[in-house]
Amino acid sequence: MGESIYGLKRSHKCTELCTANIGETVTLMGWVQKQRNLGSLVFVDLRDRSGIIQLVFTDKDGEMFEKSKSIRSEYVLAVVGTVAARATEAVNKKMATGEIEINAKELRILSVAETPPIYIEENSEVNEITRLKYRYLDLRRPDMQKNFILRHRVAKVARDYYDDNGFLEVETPMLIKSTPEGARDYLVPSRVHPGKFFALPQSPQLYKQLLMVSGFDRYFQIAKCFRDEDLRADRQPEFTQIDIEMSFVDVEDVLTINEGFVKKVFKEALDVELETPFLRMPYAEAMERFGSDKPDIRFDMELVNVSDLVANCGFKVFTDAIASEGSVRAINAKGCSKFSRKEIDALVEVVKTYKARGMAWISIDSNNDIKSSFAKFMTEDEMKALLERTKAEAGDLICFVADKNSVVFDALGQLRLEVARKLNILNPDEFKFLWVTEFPLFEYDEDEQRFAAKHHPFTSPMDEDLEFLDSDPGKVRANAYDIILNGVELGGGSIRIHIQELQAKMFKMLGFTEEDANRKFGFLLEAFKYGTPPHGGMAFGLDRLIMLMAKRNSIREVIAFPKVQNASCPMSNAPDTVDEKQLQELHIELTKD
RNA sequence: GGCCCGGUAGUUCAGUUGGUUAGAAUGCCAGCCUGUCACGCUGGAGGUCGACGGUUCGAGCCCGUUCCGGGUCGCCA
Repeated sequence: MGESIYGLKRSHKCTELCTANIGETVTLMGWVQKQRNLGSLVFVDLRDRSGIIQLVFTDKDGEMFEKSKSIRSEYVLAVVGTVAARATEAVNKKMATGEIEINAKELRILSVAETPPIYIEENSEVNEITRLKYRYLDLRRPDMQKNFILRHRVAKVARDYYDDNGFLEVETPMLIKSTPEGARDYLVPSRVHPGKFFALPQSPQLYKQLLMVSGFDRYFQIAKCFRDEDLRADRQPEFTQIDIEMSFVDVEDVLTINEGFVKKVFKEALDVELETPFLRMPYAEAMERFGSDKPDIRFDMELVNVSDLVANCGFKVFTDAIASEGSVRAINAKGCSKFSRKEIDALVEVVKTYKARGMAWISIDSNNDIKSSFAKFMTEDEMKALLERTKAEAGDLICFVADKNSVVFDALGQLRLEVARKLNILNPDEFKFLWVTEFPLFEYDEDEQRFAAKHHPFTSPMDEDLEFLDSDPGKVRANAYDIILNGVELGGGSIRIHIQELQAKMFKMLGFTEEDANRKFGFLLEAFKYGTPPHGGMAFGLDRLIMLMAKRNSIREVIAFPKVQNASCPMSNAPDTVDEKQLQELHIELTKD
């Protein structure tokens, strides 16, 4: 049975006390980290959000001493006691409160606890499923609390920063109209409209554009978003965006104001000084140099185009790729000639994952002996030219992929990251930001045999490329941008179309009939008729931002109650079946499998 | 949906070619202990080896199916 808190008021948090408080009577409340019973002396480490302090009970304490012997880990205590200095030899330098302790005068056991299924300690290495099943205990761990304190700081700085810059936080609805473009929607049935459904928002996109039409000028929101797609380490079905929209701006305005936020939040939450402006890199350059639209620029190992050197060589894999408008490109894996055959095979598997049919390689060992998977097809001059172009030196491994460009970029871009991981050269303390700009407006959908919006259908084309809209849509660049940190897409956005005629043309190009467009986005198109400011914005993935700031490998570490890979919650067992009565009210009948 | 990895005590793990009663550490319980702070010492309890089926004289180990988790490809405008 737990005791009452009646008549007691907590006076301090555990680590608010120091030698300056010696002699004071204080009241502390918290959890038992550890009890150590030395016979006629009992020590208890009391923990709260702030940290740990030591309580002392002795056999002179009579009944209270007997009670202190029954204390177990994770019991919840209230203690009234005197702050005392520890003897010099008893000082614990590892503890913030190691110079003092509390001589207890009153002890109340507010709540007993069963032995917890996981250790409540920093860096405990418990299976993630067990942690998630007992997430409330996992969240007691100091390192988890640190993550959420950080998360709170970041959200706080965001609100302050955008407020300082004239942004208004406006809440947009969670129950909205389904727009089956892009990700799958989570649907919510309507009781009062049989057969009709709401969707949970994938983002506040349309609403924030409407707010610009309303004249709010600058909007932001820390917004929950939902996407019914498969999970990853950095993807959850529900996640949080810092969502921003601005009127009367161009691309540079949006980048400048938002990198200002990033600079401020790193300074205030991590005391890391970032240099702004961040590097801007057009999409085409990012692909050409790094094989990725979210390059990790903490290291080099850039892609090298060698197509011209091998256009007429005897290696059919190379010449065929070039003949079918592809290319042959390479990366120089510095110092990797020491890789075993097995390790090289593993690299081949990496490129195969990304649709490359294989990987050709040349290795130059420390004695300058050259081994290669394809030398027999090449002339001596051609080999020499390849080594020269890739700046190959003793100890290097040169990896080649030949295919259509999209495959070459993807495969080598990923290979580059894999080599960096193997070489362990990715420093988590280094924060390299980058804006990737000038994304293509469209991407060709092979399955549907038509162009699709790469970002979304409201993204504006760059003025310089308007002339290609009809003649060569694939060539049109968008006023769209992503912000990248260490190879992770942290966010992105665009300048939107505010001209009705252009929007109509976009829909037409994307294969929407006027009827389609009106059915799906009619309310936005209607709104645009009544005076629309030029506007644009972006959204940050808050979870990913915190993940990188906290140097974690998964956003689950910075989300209080995340879902597991099959999009369920092991703690609450959601989603779950519901009563027949609920289904009836919602006019839903389940099919039998 | 595909591929890869994993599942043994509360927890983290080991477990040889398939061979007696499945081990260690830690945690837990009990006893002893006045300066511990990873307290110490002594003793003890604790297992559906994810589940089902198969091979075998014999399965934690081999095979098949399946469940669960992680990573990833597809997917994520």
